[in-house]
Amino acid sequence: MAGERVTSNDVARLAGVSQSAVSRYYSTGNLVSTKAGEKIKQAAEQLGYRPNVLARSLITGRSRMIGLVVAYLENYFYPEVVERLSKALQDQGYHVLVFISSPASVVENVDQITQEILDYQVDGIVLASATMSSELAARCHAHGVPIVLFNRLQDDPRLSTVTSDNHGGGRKLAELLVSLGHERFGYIAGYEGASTQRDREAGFREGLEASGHRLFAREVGNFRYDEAQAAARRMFTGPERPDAVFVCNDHMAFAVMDVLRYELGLRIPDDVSVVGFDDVPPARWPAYSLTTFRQDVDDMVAETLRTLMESVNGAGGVPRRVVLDGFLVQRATTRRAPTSAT
Amino acid sequence: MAGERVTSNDVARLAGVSQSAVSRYYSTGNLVSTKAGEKIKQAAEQLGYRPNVLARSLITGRSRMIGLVVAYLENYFYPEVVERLSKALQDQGYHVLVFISSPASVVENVDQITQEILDYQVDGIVLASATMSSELAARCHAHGVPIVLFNRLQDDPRLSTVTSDNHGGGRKLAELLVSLGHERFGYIAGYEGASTQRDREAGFREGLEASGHRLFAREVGNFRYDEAQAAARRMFTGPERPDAVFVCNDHMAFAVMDVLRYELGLRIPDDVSVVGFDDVPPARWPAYSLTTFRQDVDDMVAETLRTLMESVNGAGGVPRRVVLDGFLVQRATTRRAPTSAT
DNA sequence: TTGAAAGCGCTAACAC
DNA sequence: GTGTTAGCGCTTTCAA
Repeated sequence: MAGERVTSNDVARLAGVSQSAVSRYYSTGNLVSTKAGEKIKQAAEQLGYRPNVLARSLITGRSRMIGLVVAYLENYFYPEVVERLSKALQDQGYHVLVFISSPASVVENVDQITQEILDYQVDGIVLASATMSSELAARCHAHGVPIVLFNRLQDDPRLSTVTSDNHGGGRKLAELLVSLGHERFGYIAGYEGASTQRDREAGFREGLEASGHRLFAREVGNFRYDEAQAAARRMFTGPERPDAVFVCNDHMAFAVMDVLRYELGLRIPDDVSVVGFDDVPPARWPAYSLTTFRQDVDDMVAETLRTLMESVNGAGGVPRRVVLDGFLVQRATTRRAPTSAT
Repeated sequence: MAGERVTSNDVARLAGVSQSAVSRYYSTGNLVSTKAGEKIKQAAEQLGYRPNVLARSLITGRSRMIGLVVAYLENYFYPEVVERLSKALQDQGYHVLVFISSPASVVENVDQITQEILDYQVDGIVLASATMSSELAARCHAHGVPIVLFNRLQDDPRLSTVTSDNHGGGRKLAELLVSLGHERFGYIAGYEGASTQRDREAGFREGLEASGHRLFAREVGNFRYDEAQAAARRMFTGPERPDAVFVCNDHMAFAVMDVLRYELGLRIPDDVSVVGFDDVPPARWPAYSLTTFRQDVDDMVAETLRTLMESVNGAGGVPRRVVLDGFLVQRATTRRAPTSAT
């Protein structure tokens, strides 16, 4: 039961070298003669020795672990993030310690979880769809642990952020719907506390207003499938309904489409156009074939990684605020542009 | 930059007690007088002290980390697993270190990753949808690190497994389709190396044969959306096509449904009945409303946790092999039972 | 109850 | 190049 721990000492003894030679062999690799290296390698293999990274990190001060706080994997944007980020970090010799925060994204909860993460001496923290208190940001900063907010914006200057152009995306979606000749625009909001929600809505409204239009109806779906269904029911029941709706993310857009089609018998896009945001895999599936604004997970992950590594390795420490471009993906939930016949 | 590490020594000094008193206060909690405890608490708060769990684990031999190897989060069964398992472990004071293995699930790859996990001195390993070599299983066993295979079966007696009744599920689905009056049965297989694939297919065939039927067509989708689409095209193009198809998991079933409906213009269930396996969230969405066999993630996670904790705490060490019941969920992709008129 | 001391497995000066 | 030595921050005997 109590595993037979093989230490560098055991290897040293068997190889007939000092313990520090073994350590050197594994850490720096080259500070040891070819001959000694051979003996160490053989001895280690024979004993099944592998360095204890926890002991190593105690002295180096780096654990090669990155804490990832993620709120809800129900939205299929985030599983992709977890997968890509983990894989990318893995390739660099880092690993992800996962923390699930309560979906409500309460700051206190995130703070408590972040404390726990800090206890593990992680080299960095990625907060996906969550924000933290300023005190905690300060503390992390003091500990020299860089934080990256993924897909969230926050004003604290100590926090790095990686987002896509939510405002611009919202605006482009408005322009698309306007260009298609729509008149009555609905908006189904996400969780009101989220910067993505605010920015997408602001961009959308701005796009409408730029051409003299305005929002006709608004409901809140809180980024949840069920609540988005309820929001759609409220919005589309009654005498006058929107002829186009922007749903704050794809996940909710699927719920809205399902209600429109299967409960209310409306045709998409003939009766209503629907647009979403994210471009998660099901958006491409023919059942939905959703027109949406694409956030590129790979790009976002790459920038997150770069931010992290800059702080971890380099003298870095200067927070970065990256805003990535996205682009419109037109599929089948918006009608084709009307031929410019009068 | 170089974070100001606050140690138990600092706290001890400020509180006017010995370092070991501080340690006792945080580890056992009660081996310290109320008075000393107060002083320690205050000093720690003032300095922002928190114990370094890595240093602790160096001496206790327990890291309170569990390694999780997961192959593909593309199938929405697994994000749920990650979420529930992480949360459940979190509640017990454990945390999940994630490792993404290549989707091919190659044993060598899993072995290498597992080695890396071992380097982190994890207290246990969960392999979700992956298997490992016997040598590695032996090594983990020798190290006293329990392994739980999640949703996979393997013969090695040192490995614990948590699965649902794949064979029984396949059989029940066959019985359902037979009872509905179907005649020509198609099967779209997952990755042939997976025990879930083998067991579900075996159960399905057995169920068919029990009533004198047999498989009419078979294609392989490898658990991937794209490949399942291609498999469906092959299976349903041509003069004679199945009138019912069992797709080895829901994720692929969505792909099959999309092809049937939107490429081939077939009606479900009027022209073809479709059944899946897992009951992932989109199976409930009206766009699919898929008849499927439910694997309860919560139950599976609970059993995984129990297995892990038994080995970690108790004298345990005896591998468990848990097979959970699932149940049929009839939705709209199978036709209603025919009225028993002749 | 409490403190002194040893040591978990490793890295990093420092002399040789 | 190589070994000796001193810790990293903590838990855990052991005496007091």
